[in-house]
Amino acid sequence: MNKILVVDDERHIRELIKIFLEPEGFRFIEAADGVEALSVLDTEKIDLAIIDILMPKMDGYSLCKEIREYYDLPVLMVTAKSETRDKVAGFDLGADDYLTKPFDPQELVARVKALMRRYEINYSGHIEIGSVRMDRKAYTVTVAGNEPATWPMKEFELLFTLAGSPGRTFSREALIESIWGFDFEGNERTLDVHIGRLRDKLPEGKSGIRIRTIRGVGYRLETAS
Amino acid sequence: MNKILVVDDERHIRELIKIFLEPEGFRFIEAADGVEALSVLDTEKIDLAIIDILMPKMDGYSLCKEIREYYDLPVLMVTAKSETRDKVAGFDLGADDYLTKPFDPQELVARVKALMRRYEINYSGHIEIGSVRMDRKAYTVTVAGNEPATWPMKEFELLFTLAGSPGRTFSREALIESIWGFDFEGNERTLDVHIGRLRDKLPEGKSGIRIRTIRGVGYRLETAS
DNA sequence: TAGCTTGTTCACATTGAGTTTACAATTGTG
DNA sequence: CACAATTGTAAACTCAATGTGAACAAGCTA
Repeated sequence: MNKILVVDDERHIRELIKIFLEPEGFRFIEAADGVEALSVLDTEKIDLAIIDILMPKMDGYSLCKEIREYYDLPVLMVTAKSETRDKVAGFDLGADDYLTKPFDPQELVARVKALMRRYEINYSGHIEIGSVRMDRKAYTVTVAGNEPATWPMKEFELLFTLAGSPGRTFSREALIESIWGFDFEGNERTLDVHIGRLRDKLPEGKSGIRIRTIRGVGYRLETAS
Repeated sequence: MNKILVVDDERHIRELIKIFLEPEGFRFIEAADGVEALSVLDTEKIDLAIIDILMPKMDGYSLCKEIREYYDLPVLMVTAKSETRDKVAGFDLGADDYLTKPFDPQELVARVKALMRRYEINYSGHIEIGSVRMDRKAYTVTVAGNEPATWPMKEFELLFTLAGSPGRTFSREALIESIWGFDFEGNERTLDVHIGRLRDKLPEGKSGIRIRTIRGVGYRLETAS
C-alpha cells in the first residue's frame, strides 16, 4: 500500500492528518523536522510527502528542494496561513500542491488522491493479483470468486506487503520490520508460521499465486506459472 | 541513495575517495576529524564510514569505538602503511574492513560495495552483461531469455560480485572476503566449487560470458569473444 | 463463564544449500 | 620431462534454515 511521509513539528497536526487519511488505506511514517524526514526517505520507500513549512532544524522549503534533487515523489505543502508569498515560494521550490491550515479533511483527501493519480502511483486501497483481491479499507480478502473474507491482521498485512511488490524478494528482516516494527523482539519462527497459514489459505491452484521461500534470504510472492 | 561519511584530515584524500566513488552513485559527507565526524553522525543518516587512522583531535580508533557503541554502520579503515599491528588494532576495534594507502581505486569501490551488501544496505540493483541479467531485488538471474531463475545465495552473490566489475581480476581472497566476510575460516576449495557451479549454469555460448581462471591470482569475468 | 479468534511459542521433522573430502586434471617451472 | 603447486569436480556429508502440528496466552463475545 502507499506510504505517506508526514513532516510537521507538531505531533497533534501529524495525528490529525493520519486520522483523515487512514481510512483511505494509507500507511504513515512521521518526522518532526526536515533532517529526520531525509533520513526516513533514505531508508523507506515513500510515495508522497506532506510537509509543513515552519519547522525547526530544516524548514519545509529546504526539505522540498532536497527532495526534488534526490528523490522523485509528489510533495504537498501545508502551512498555517495562505500567504500569497509563501504560496509562490512553495510552488517555486517544486511543491506539487498546496494546502492551508486549517484544512478541510475532504480537501486533504482529495488532493492527496489527485497527486497520487497524477504521479501514476498505483493508489492502492486494494490489490489484485492472481485471483486474489485485497481491500485494505475493509480488511478483506477475496479468493477466486469466494465471498470476501475478513482476515486476521497479521496475515493480511503480511500478504499485503508481499503482494504489493510481487516478484520482489523480501528479506525476513524486512518483512518482520514491515509487519511487526523494527523493535520486534519475538521468536524467529513466528514469521514462518504466518507464511504457512497464508499458504494454507491460498492454494496455488485456487489463488493463482505462490509464496516462495528463498532460503537464506526470505520470501517472495509470485504468480503461479 | 547511500550516504558515505569520509573522515580524513587531508582534504586531498577526501577528494580522491569521492572521485572514485562518485561514479557509483554515492553521496558524501566529509569530516576532517573524529569530533566533526561524530557531530555529523548525530544529524545525518550515514550508511557507511571511511575513516583514516591518523587524525588530529580524535584518531580513527577512538572514532571507530564510538561508532560501534552508539551507531550501527559498517566502517572501513584506511591508513598509510599496512603495519600488522595497526591491522589487528583496527579489527579489534570493530572495523569491518581495512585498506592501506595508497589504495587501488577499484579495490576501494569493491570493498565499499561488499560492505554495503554485507550490511544489507539496499545498494542499487541490477546488472546486465552478455545475455545474463541479474536482479538483486528479486534475487533472480535470467540467462538468454529463459525464465528468471532463483539461484542459491552464495552463487548469486559470487556472480553479482564478478559481474559488477567485468574484466577486473578478483583475487581469491577478495572474492572470499566479499561473499563470506573477512573472517571466513573455511576450506579453500569452497570457492572453486561455487565457481564450478556458476560455470555449469552459464555455458559460454548461452550466456555470452565466461569466468576465467587467473592462476595464482583468482578469477575474472569477461564477455565471451 | 465458556467458547471463539488471533497471535505467539515450542518441539521436532525436514530439507537442501553450503562445505568438505578425496582425488583427478591442469599449469608452470627448472 | 618430471614434479610441485594450483585448480577442477563428483559425491558425501553436515548443519543451519525452514516447515509444521500442537499447545498456550490473551482478548473478545455470547
